[in-house]
Order: sequence, then structure tokens, then C-alpha cells
Amino acid sequence: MARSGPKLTRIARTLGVSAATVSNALSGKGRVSAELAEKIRATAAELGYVPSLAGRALRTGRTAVLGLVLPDIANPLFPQIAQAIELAASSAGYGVLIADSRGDVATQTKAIERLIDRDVDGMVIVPRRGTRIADVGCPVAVIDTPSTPGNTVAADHWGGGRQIAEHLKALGHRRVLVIGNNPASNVQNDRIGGIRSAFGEAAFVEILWIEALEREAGKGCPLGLAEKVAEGFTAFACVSDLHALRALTELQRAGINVPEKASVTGFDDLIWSPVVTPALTTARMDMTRIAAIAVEALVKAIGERDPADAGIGAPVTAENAEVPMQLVVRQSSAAPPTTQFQPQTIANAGTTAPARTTAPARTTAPEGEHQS
Amino acid sequence: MARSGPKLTRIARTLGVSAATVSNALSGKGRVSAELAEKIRATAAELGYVPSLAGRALRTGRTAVLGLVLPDIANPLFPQIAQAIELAASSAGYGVLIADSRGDVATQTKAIERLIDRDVDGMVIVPRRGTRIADVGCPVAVIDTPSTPGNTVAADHWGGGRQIAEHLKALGHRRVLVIGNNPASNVQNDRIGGIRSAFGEAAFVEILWIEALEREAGKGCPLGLAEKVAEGFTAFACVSDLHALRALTELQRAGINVPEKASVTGFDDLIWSPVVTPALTTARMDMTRIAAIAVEALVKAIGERDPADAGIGAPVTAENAEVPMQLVVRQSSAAPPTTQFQPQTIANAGTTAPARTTAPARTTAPEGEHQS
DNA sequence: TATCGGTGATTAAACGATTAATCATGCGAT
DNA sequence: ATCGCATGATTAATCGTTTAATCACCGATA
Repeated sequence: MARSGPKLTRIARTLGVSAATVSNALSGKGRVSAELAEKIRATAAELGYVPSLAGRALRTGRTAVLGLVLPDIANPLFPQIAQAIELAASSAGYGVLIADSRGDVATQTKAIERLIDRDVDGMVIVPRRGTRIADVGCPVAVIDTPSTPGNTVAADHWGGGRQIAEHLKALGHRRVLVIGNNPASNVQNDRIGGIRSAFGEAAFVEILWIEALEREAGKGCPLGLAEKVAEGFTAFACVSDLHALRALTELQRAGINVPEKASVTGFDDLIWSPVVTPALTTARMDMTRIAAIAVEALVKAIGERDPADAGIGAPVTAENAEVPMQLVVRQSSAAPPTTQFQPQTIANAGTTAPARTTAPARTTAPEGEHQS
Repeated sequence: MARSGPKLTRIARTLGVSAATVSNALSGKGRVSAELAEKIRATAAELGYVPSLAGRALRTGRTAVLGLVLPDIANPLFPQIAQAIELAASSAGYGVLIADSRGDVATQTKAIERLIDRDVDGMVIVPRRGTRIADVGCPVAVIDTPSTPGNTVAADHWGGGRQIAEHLKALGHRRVLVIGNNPASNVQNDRIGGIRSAFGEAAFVEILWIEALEREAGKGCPLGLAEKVAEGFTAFACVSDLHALRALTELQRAGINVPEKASVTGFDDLIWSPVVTPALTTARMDMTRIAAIAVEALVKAIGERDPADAGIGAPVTAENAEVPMQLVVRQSSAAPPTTQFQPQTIANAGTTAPARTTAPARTTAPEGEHQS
């Protein structure tokens, strides 16, 4: 909608110069004497001049808009991502157009097409699990996981998994149930891979896939964690705080105290994690940094690109594709109970952390501290 | 970014007609013979013609973009809102530009200005609690609560509160703690107002403001609900599922079974509500309908508006400003325990629902049914 | 002195669509 | 036969910005 704001020619007329000169002065591109440039900038500011993006877009072929495509906008992580991307984009002078891919891959493709039709300069895509982003015809930053081919930047999910596992190992856990949602997710697989690799032979690790379970038992079905505790599992490492929350409440409901009788950990530090009781131990992504890197890479690619060609849309690459995760230790994890069933077959058991008779005093503040 | 797509003139040349005729045929505005129009549409489709939004925007002053301003993008309700708005907007031919107002009012104003500078045709604003939207210079749809002056469309939060209260009352609760966050929020006040009004004299209702408590005891502090249970409270009606979750876990942690010993209800049916144990009884907004009404009203206002004037930006009004909420009964609410402390001073106690010796069998499916 | 080069500014075209104004044409009515 | 009118299509201007090409001017060089 055309604002009231003055146009370029208005400033030009005011100063008795040509519109081109004003444009040059403001962009610093052409040849304009220093004093005139200054005068132009002054009056532009005074009149509250804001360039028309439409006019500029038409001429330059650049809309200064980025598209943001998310696997499922209902994802609880979405706020974090959107906020970070929006911040990074807006401070780089770009607007952010959202596109929801509501579930299936077809909709994701449609969403991408709509963005293309709207002439976005580039887009940030958090792909649906397992999806490979096809050539879209504009610069694309893919945020998935470092192990995914074509990934631009992402948190080091594997490393995050390792941190979680090291934490649990140090507390003395030797029988751990990893709770995932879907094995097709690259992110989840990396997190789980990290967990397994850090435990190595030091603990028995089993995996529970929620979606597989729910396909048989129905959505929202119990995960049967009480039985797992009876089997000797002392820790439940979930690939998302959403699952951790589910596990926590199910355990609590079964009368199993967390963290005294069983520890629960999550991922992503979602909104509720600090405020539930006990607050969730989790591994957090540095979305701000990830977003900054993604947008930076995108902006660079846009700058190098010839606006005329609708050339190849291969994902752009960034300097630091791998951003470390932060372990956030809160109250949901502690040493396993000493009366706990201790499997004899585990090699190296106890070499990392001696069993303690009592849970170590938590040194973290109520709100939870961060440690790398 | 300029796509490869053909331009208007390309189609015109292909058919040997003028660009104006093509434009007229495609928009159905000018006078074009039926057969020629058909031929033009055909070749346009065949060539995959997509109009340049930039060109059109420059000429018409319409960008076909709506802005979406949210109080705090980190709000867990955000996904629902964004998804609904995006859907409604895109099916009306509009794109959605997001703007984060990260907390304070100043940033909200800045965000709005940025959207204006980007020439959005209109915007949807979910105002920060208590904020009154000033004249922004373009059509605005405000989603707050029906009782707010200037509100365009919103859920009937008051009615939602009544439904929650009626539900609890019918279960037999007579001592209810309402848990809110901040008394400055219109939405929260309406929800609480509805709760109070439905209980009337039938129950003793107390309010706990979390922010006030946290100002003294620190963020994430315990709410002291076990003490409240000891005082005889049997139900905790929270103004958001986030608080309900906090209440639920705190109670569980204290060994107070939900719903046997205390009921917990929330609002908004947030992502975790169906999967925690016990699943949360809550009241849900029909965001799809709200978004549809908001966007419709906005589009209408945009259509009536003269693109030339940057006229008044008073919030647009919609037909049905009040969309009913849906009560979703799940497992977190049940009849209060019969051994419970029963205050003698309450009038009408027991007239609505006779005390039961055991919680009634839940007739709802595991996933939770909806009832109006 | 004629020329060259550099500087600072202007001109004019272009981006791609929309639309008011214009034009050509055929047909019915006067 | 001519005027008027409706119809169907074209012309040309316009939105606001950018930018390549051009121009005017001045000092220095050959």
C-alpha cells in the first residue's frame, strides 16, 4: 500500500537536483560531491523518505524478502526458529515471508513454489525429515543437520547427543532408554547416534520409536515407561523436550519420582522446560547463531547472483556449518538409585563415574545454568 | 528475484495482441471477446505465466502482502496463529510477512513501522497485553478479546472461561484456584471473568498471579500448590496450558495425583496437552475461523480503500467478532475426592452435582473428544 | 591552443504490470 | 446514407527506482 511518504523526485525537486543524483547519493554508488550527498541525506531523513520497495524491486529484480519454509509450522520449535530468522533477516534488511508446508512433501513443494512466485530473493528451509531439497531456482539455505548432504548450517546434533550421554554417564547411568519419534528424521538419528557413540560400551542403550508404537496403540498412548523402570532402565533420553515431557508426566503419574528413581532428558530447551517440575535437563541449539549464519550465507549468495538468471538453486554453503549445542542441566537428571538393578554384563561399568550413595548436590541455580 | 517466467508482453507477442489486452483478459476487467480471452488464458497457462508482483505493486499500490505482528513470537500459541493466518491469507492470494515484537511495546511499534515501510496492504495484530493499537496507516485486524475496544475478531474467552467453570462445577468442585500470569492481559482477565461468573456463588474462587509471585520468588519458582490442596482447593483452573502444565507437574511431584486428588484445566489446547499424562482438559480457540474472519475483514477493507491515500488505520470490523471456544475434556479433570475438606459456608453446594465416591468413568477417547 | 581526462551532475531508458483514453469497426436506427 | 453507439482491441502514460550513457565544465598536458 502506497504510503504517504515522499518519493525520490520529491527530494530531488526540493533540492533542485535530478532524481538520479538523489538515488546515487543515497546509495553511494554514482559520483556525487560530498557536500551535496550530505545535503541530500539530510533532507531525505528530514522528510522521512523511505524508498519504495516495489519500485526498486521492479528495477533491480531484488525484493529484499526471504522465504521461510518449515516442515510443520505447528512444531513447538517453530517460534525459536522464526524469531531467530526474522531477527537475522531484518537486521540484514530483509523481510521474512512465511510458508507453511503443513505436513506432507507435496505441500512443502507448493509452499516453495508460492514463495518463488512471490519473487523472494532466497529462502531458508527446514526440510521435512528425510526430504532432499530439489533445485528451487533461488538461493536456499537448508537447516537440517550437518550430516545431511546439502545442509547449509545446523546445530551439531550428534555433539548434543554426546553431551547428553556424557552427562548421564557421569551420573552413573548404565541402562538408558532413548526415546525417538521417527527413524526417518536425520536430526533425530544424529542425536541418537551421538548418544550411542558417547555411551559406547559403558551402558546398555535401547531405542523406543514413538510413531511406531502409536501406529499400533493409537496416538497419545502410554509409552510403558514404568515397565522399563522395572526392567532396570534408570534414564530416559528423549530426542525432544516434547517427548521428555511426555515421559516425565507418565513416570510421575506412575508414582516414579524424577529424578530420584529415573532421570529424564530432552532436547531443544522448549518453552515449558524451565517451568515444569522438575525442570528438564536438555540440550539447546544456538538458533540465533544458526539463523545468523544461514541468513549471512544467503545474503552473500544473493549478492553474487545475477538477478537476470533464474539459475541453479543449489543450497548455499556457509563457513561454520556446525554450531555446537549447549547442555542445560536442570533438575530432571540425577544419579540413578543405588538400589537399582545393575546389569553385570556391561564392560567398563563404573570406570567413568563411581556409584554414589546419594544424588550429588545440584550446583545449578533453580533457573538452570548452561554449561558447554 | 526475477524468475525465468514469461512476461505479459511475451504472451502478447505470441498471440499477436497487445499487452493491455492480455492484462484485461487475465483480470477480466476490460473488454475482450470471449474466444480471445480464452485463448489468452490458455497460452498463459501453457507458458506458465506468473504475474510479477513487483510490477503490479508499483502500478496498483497493492503488494498482496499482509503483515503479522505478534506480542511475543516465542509464545507457544504462535504456531497455531501463524499457521491459521498463513492459510487464510494464502488462499486469499496474500503473502504473510512476519514481524516479531520481542517483548516490549517499543519493539512492537518498530515492527509495525517496518511492515508499513514494506508496503503491506494490511496487518493482523495480536497486541501485547493491554496495548492499544494506534493509528498505523493501513487496515488492521486486531485479534485480542471481544471486550477490548478496537478488537476485530477473537475467541470468546469469557465464554471459554464459563465452559471451564461449568465443567468443574458439574464435577463437584467448590474451592477453585485460578492461576493467571498477568492481570494486565485482557485475554486472561476475560477468561477469569468467565470462570468467576459461571461459578457465581457456587464456589470459592481465588486467583494466583504467577508474575507477581515470580517477582518475589524468582522465575520458575514453585507455586505452592500442595499447600493450596491442603487448604482445601480441589481444582486449579489455569488461563493457559503452559500454566496448567506447570501446575500439573508441580502437583505430581508433590505426590498429589491428578485428577484423583486435584483437577487441573488449561486453555488453548497447546501442542503438549494431548500427550502429557494425564492429558489436559482445556478450552480451545477456533483459530482457523478467527484467522479466516480476520483476513476476510482485512481483504474487504483493502478492497474498499483508495490505494492513493495513506488514510486512517483504524482497526477494521468484522461480522462475527466473537468466535466460541471449544471445551476439550481429557483426563486431568475429575470429581474432587470425597474425603476432601468441604467448606461449610458455600451456598448451593452440592446442588449441581452430587458428590460421588469415585471418579466417574471417563467416556472420552484417549485422544480426547470435543464437546461444545 | 587544442586536447585529454576527470569530476559532478543530468538524461533517458528500463523494469512489468495496469488503465484511462483513444481508435477502428460493424450494425441498427433515423 | 449518415449518425450514433456498442464492441473489441490498441496506445500511451504511469507507478518509483536504478543505471548506463551522456553532457558540461575545468584544469592540466602536449
